[in-house]
Amino acid sequence: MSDRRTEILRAATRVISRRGVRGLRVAELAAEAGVSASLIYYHFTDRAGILRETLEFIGERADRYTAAAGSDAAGDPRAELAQILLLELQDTAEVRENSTAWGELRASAVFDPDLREDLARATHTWVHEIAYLLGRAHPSGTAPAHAAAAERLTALLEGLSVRWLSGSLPLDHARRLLGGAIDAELRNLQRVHSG
Amino acid sequence: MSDRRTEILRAATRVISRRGVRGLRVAELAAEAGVSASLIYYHFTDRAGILRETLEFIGERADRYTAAAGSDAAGDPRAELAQILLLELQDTAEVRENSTAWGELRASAVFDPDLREDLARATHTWVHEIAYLLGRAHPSGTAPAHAAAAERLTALLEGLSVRWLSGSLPLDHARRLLGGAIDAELRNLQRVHSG
DNA sequence: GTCTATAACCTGATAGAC
DNA sequence: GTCTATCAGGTTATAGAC
Repeated sequence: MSDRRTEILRAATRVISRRGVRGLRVAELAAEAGVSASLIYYHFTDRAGILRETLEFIGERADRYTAAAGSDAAGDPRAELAQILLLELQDTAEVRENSTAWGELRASAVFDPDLREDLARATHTWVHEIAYLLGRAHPSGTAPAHAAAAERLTALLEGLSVRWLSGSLPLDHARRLLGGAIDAELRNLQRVHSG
Repeated sequence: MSDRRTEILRAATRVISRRGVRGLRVAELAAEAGVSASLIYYHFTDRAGILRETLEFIGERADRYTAAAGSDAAGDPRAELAQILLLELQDTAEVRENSTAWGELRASAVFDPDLREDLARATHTWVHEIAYLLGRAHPSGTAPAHAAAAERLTALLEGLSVRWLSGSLPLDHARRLLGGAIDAELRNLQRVHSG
């Protein structure tokens, strides 16, 4: 599917990563996609439609590369976990675009209750995946312990990601901090089990 | 200092906590403050000036209540640490306003390089304070270990805070997760020291 | 210092031709 | 499906009276 519609969605992802969800202007998106503004309204009805479909598009793309990364290290749950989490802290156009858009979606939801339900569901899915991997890495731990560790790791990742993107934290430093947290959570699950 | 100018800054804090930095409209701020729009321009020159001074105002207010909280538990570094960090996860108007505005400042800086320098400096100061308290709680640890723990705890706090404000995480749950992370970081400093 | 009125601009959205 | 106008409404910022 590489039609005009998809081109516009790709362009919207780039514009959002540059200007933010709230900084997206239909005219700028039109210029970025090389089409007229009214064509965008033809395909997406209104600004909210552009945003809704673009965020969906970004979500699908993120799922794809998360799945791809997982399969790289299949069989070693600890490596798989580290790989999937550290994947979000990389200076490539695709990761930057996705992380930026995700952060914007989160930040926008603080002021826009309409976005909260989708966001909470996506967050829950994401936490659940990580909890599952923690469970495979430490099958003896309890499910609540896995869930808490997954919530801490993903929340930390979001915090580090926005610090990186906002210029408060160099990328390699953020990666080291996240790596340290993964090790600490795994040690912690070990400790709870043996204690 | 409780003059018109300060009243406007207080009103701006409320509007930002309701609409976001990028959702602030001068007309709405004027209504909130009970003054005319042009009076705002008289005092703050332009929209950027309003934002700049308001964010400064919020920073000072946060410093004040952080300092106040620290003195409550003075003498017990561990309790002081927990108190200061958990202070940011409370459902009071003031904390909500500050957390919301801080999150917005962070989110805006992703797209506005002008904000980055101030933000990085404020972040550094904040991390440094927490590292200092960790050092007092575990004087035997190394400075880099304290710094890393402080960076993880403050980044986690920011991540949990925005999840709370965006409706993905109940407040009491966020508090428990942060409390668990504080304990884990302190245990970790212990482990590094004895290992 | 503070107001009312308004200029100047920007942005989302639509009409209508092709 | 795609374009070129263009409108309607909202927003920043200024002029000028008091």
